[in-house]
Order: sequence, then structure tokens, then C-alpha cells
Amino acid sequence: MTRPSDLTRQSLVAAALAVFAEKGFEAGSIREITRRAKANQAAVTYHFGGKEGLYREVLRSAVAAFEESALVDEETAAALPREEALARFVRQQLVPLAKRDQFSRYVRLFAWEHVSGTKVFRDFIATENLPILSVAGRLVRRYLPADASPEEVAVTTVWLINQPSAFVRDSEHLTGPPLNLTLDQAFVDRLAGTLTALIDAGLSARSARGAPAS
Amino acid sequence: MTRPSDLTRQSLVAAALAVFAEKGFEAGSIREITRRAKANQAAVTYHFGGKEGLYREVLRSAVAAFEESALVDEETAAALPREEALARFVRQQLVPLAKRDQFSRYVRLFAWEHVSGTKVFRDFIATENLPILSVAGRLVRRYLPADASPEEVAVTTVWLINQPSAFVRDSEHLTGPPLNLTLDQAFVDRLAGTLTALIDAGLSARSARGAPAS
DNA sequence: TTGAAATTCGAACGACTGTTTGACACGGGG
DNA sequence: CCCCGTGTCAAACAGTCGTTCGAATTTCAA
Repeated sequence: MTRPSDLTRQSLVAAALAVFAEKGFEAGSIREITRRAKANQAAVTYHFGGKEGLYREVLRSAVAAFEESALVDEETAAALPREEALARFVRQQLVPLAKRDQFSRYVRLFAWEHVSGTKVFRDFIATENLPILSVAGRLVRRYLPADASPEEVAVTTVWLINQPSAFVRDSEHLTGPPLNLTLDQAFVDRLAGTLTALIDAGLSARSARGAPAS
Repeated sequence: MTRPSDLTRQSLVAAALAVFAEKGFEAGSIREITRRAKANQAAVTYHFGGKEGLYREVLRSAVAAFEESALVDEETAAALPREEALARFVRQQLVPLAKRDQFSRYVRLFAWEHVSGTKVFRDFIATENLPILSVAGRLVRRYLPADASPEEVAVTTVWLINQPSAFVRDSEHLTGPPLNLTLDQAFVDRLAGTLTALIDAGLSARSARGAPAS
């Protein structure tokens, strides 16, 4: 099952993940990916049918990595109080600010998609459902009253997902002027705390808000 | 003072604003801009020194349009209760969702910059200060306690600015599956209400939070 | 009206993009 | 041994990009 060509495929997917996480799909070029993977340009078309096919494969592996992540595990998340589940959600999303590992690349990849809207990505979530989206949806439903309209749930879910990605996507907005922040682990912890408090208070207000049958 | 060439300059800036608002700076091409403006490609280099110079000019006109906007007028905003000032800030940012006028293009332009980080934009805010940024900063300071750290103020300001832009930037994320929302005026009003409530509750919690001298 | 400056124009340049081509190397079954 | 399918490779293709060039045109003061 492990053909010799799988090595080329895997290194291409790994390099593509790194490049797409840094620059997004459209700005990431085949030439840079193949250079990092030490593979030929034609290999992308040969193995994946083109740039979009390679990106589809990257998305599939990203989803797989998210699903086996313990932080978003649905059962343990359901057992936690909603504040703690929210805190973990936020902290997970902010990981790439300080670390630069494999997992942070996945987070960055999705952060790009939250703002760019690739055709590949739209087709992707049309068939398979994105774990981060359903996790956020479940989290929102734990806050909103049961009689909240589907539109409010949808809007609030979109809102929740975009909360951390504002900080994740572009670090230079934070480190450069006029903010001049330093992105060490201590800062990420403080940021996660502040962000969690802001979101929790906002959602809790929607939760407490009356609406006891019309 | 109104030389005949000013007509070319103005139509170029207007076309560039439309294109950059739709596609962002890097994806917007000189050829499309000059085609819409019915001008020659070389005119961009001649009048503005290049694509970046044209973009600088667009940013300048965008800032000017913001400054004469009554919604962000500092004096009237300071006279309003902070909840109402916040509500107007949010509503102003959500304008381009329903309407498609000149002002909405400026909002979209800044929404792009919140996520893309053009070099031109960084240099721009390094010299002249962006009105929307200072407005958001003032708004945040009305909520946070006086002894809040500069870092917390900065982080919260960045957070506030990014709240509406998540919805503004890409409409297809909202109208298409899996959300399928309709972006009429009534929806924008409901969204503005929901968003304002979420943000106000979050900020108010930070405000109420003790921290009465360490 | 004349002449110099300002402006416009079509065409081309060089650099980049994703994709395709045709030749080449390898490796096991007939 | 031969052959054929699987991969790999350098090179070229067609397209877009921002910019530049030189000539043609327009503008406007002398």
C-alpha cells in the first residue's frame, strides 16, 4: 500500500501545507512548494491533478489532524462547563501565535479561509463538514437560549469562529507599529484570557436575555 | 487648478477604489482599473508613480471620506452614551453588507487591510493616523477601567475593529451554504443589534471587573 | 500662430503564474 | 531479454502581472 511514489506525495502535501498556511492559497506558488518538497513541478499535476487538487489534499489532512486533536474532542468538551470549553477553543485557536509547529499551520490555514473564500474550500465544506465549524456551533448553542432563531445561531457561530483568527492571521499587525506587541507565550496566555472573557461575557448576555416564549 | 489631466487622475482613483474594495490590493490589477477608468495603463505610472502610489492616493481619499462622515464624528460620539456610540460604530461598519455605494467601498477597503497587511498601508498608518483606529481606541477606553494596561487597550481595540469586518469582507460566506443568509436591510439591522449586544456585554464585563488598585 | 511642455497612447519588456510536453530511468512479469 | 506501466525530470507553453518605451497628441502660454 505504501508505493514509492507516496514519499513524493507526502512531502508535497507537507510543503504545500507550510506554504499555504504562510501565504494563503492563491499567493502560494507551485514553484515554491515543489522547491521545498524537492520535487518536480510536474509532480503536482501528475499526483493531484493540479494546484487545486493538492490544496484539497492539504485540507483533508488538516481536517484529519483536527479530528484527532484532544482539545476539540466533543465528549470531553461536552463534559466541561461552557466557560472552560470556550477557553480551550480560544486557546487552541491562538496556538500559532507563539508556536510554529504542524498544528499551528492547520489553524493558520483555516484562518486564511475565513477571510479569502477559496472555491476549493467552499466545495469542500459543502460535502464534508468542517470540525471546527461544528465545534463552534455546538459551543454557541450551549449559550444561546433554546428558542433562538437559526439565523441568530448561524450569525453567532460565524462571529465566534472569527474571534481568534483576527489575531492569528497576520502577526505583523501586532508586532509592528503602532501596537508593538511581543508575541511570547506569556502574551498569548494573557490574550487568551482577555479574549475568552470578552466572548464569554457577550455570549452569556445573549443567554440571560429573556425571550421566555413570545 | 483643475487641469484637464485631473479628470484622468480622478477617474483612476475612483476605479481603483472600486477594484481594490472588491478584490483587495494585490488581486486588483492595473489592467482592470484602467479599463474601468477608460484610461491607458501607462497613466498609472505617469500620474502616481505606479500601482502602490495609486493605492496610496485611494487610501488618502478614503480617510478623507471617513473624516467627514458624521457617524464617527468625535464630538457627537463623546456626547452619546457609550452603548449608543458603539451601536453607531457597528452599524457604520456593516453598511456595505446591504448597500453598495461609495462609502461602503471605503469600509470594504479597510476590511481588506485588517487581514492582508499591505506594505503601503503600514507606511500609511505610520505617518497619518487612521480615523477608524482612533475612534475604536477612544471607544474602548470608555469601557475599560482607567488603570487598564496599554497592552490590554491595544488588544481590545484590535479586537473591536475586527468585529464587524468578519461579516463585511466576504459576503459569499454568508449567502452561500451552509448558512444561506439573505443580506437585506432587515438582516443587517438584526445583525447590527446582535453584534452590538455581544460586544457591549463583553466590554462591559471588562469594565465592571474589579481591579481597584493592585 | 508657434513652440515647448504636458499628457495620452499602443506596444513591448521582463518576471511571474499553473500547466503541459516529451524524453528518460527504474523494476518486475511475460 | 523484452516490454510496459509507473515516476521523474528539464524545458517549454500560454497566460497575467506591473512597468517602460517612443511616438503621437493635446494643452497652454508666449
